[in-house]
Amino acid sequence: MTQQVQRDFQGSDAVPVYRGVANTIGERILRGEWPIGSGLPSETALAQTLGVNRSTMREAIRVLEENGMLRRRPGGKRLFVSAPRDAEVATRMKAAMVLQEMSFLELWEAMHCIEPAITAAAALHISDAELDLLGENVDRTRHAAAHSQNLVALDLEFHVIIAGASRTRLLQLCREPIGQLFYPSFLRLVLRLNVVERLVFAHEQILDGLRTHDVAKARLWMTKHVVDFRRGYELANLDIAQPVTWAADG
Amino acid sequence: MTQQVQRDFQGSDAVPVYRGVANTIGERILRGEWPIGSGLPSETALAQTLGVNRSTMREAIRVLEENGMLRRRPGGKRLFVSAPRDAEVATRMKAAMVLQEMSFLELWEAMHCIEPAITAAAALHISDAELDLLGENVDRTRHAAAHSQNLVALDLEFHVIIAGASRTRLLQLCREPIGQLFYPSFLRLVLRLNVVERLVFAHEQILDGLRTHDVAKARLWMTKHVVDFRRGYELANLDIAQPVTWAADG
DNA sequence: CTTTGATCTTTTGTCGGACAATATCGGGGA
DNA sequence: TCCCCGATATTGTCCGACAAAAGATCAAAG
Repeated sequence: MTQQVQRDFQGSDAVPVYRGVANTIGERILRGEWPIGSGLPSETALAQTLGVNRSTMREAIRVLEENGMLRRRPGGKRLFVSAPRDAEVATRMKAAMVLQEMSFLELWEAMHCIEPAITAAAALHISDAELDLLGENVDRTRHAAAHSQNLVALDLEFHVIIAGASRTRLLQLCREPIGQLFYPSFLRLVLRLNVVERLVFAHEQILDGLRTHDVAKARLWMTKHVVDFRRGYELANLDIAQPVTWAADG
Repeated sequence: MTQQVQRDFQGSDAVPVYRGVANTIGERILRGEWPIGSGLPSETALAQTLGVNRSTMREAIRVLEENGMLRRRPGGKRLFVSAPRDAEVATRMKAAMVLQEMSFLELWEAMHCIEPAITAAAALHISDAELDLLGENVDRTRHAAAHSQNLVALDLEFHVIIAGASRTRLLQLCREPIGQLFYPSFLRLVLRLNVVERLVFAHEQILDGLRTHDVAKARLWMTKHVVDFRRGYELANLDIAQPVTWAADG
């Protein structure tokens, strides 16, 4: 007895069942009715509960999983309710930026706004452990002059540590995709210009500001650092209006 | 002839085929190999090309569709390559913020950083049409004293117009979800405090700064406005550390 | 010749069932 | 009690089917 119900009367604006199911479950999670961390029933059970086929349910699950609201623990099959992770949201943002062909200038403007604020917050909240990490990072940066690739990676790490120390998850979230997209631009810059000395000096000043919890100093030097970056980009004769490109890795 | 190939040797870290397919297509799009706006072959054709079953292909499509990289034109079935839209990314960010239980304070900190920068940019780039819109908005705000709901909506609109005028798509993108999540908090505030006069006055000053392209003035008053908001929140005896909640609508 | 309308074909959404590989669970042995 | 092993449940993938709607085709009317 195929039940092939006439649930299809989509007057060109009806949502497919799999999407409806995903929305239903999603809103339930957002409203806090399914606590984060709780496990879901099996696909079969879910499908039966909601009166749809397992294939349909699977499509709904894919949607929610991609949203980060459901996930499976590593090496496990069962689904659990979860909060989307920053890395996932950041990846989404990166994709949007690349496909919308945002320019390096637009990224820079955002950085110019966000990075000093993050640094100021970090000056207030940074821990000793994080200061040690930063100190070590600056040391390594000093000696990485030769290897552009390393230099860029170290700079990225420097800023990520500070972002973490700021205790402002939201700004951190906004900053992350931008920082990652900067990577290729920065690499091109480093390959054309010798920027190590200025970069290390700025990092040292920022670090000093953080160590002494001197909000003004930390913010000031971060601002200089960001401005310097843009000037370097222009000096290196790189096009500020060029769209950013996708960096293959994660 | 069931071909039931042994593509399952997932040593607990292998990715499922549907995810692999989604990644493959996704990266191809990000690399610009499938130009935005181009149409995709049918599910059956795609499945055959990639050597997977249609069900598997459909799960991969769901993933990409949810990512905003594929979408169907309204009232059509065919899939087209597309760039993720800001609204979609913002929705994702909102969900993440709610489920990560970010506090009002964290939202406010981000606003305090971003909103003045956006306003400064707007002072440089705002068009006459947008100034007219803003003027009209302020007029309506003046007379909306009675209706809290309207007042909040008008304030939201005011800030959205400015964000659009800033011509900084990225900051705009970061701002959008925060502004939307503010809505319920702001409503609670307005219901307890009479804030209309201060709010209208601040909006007037900001508008004046924008009209005269006075970057400093516009930024200054927006900063005051944001700070004022937080103080009002405290005066109304609302808990700054309370997690934000999901606003049902879009 | 273009437009309109009716038919035919393709494609999507949903359903049902199947099976291999693996995670999960419960029980027996050290 | 704790660990290993076998039974069971669940997921990932495949296959095939069909109704409804979109897209394409083609003939008749203006």
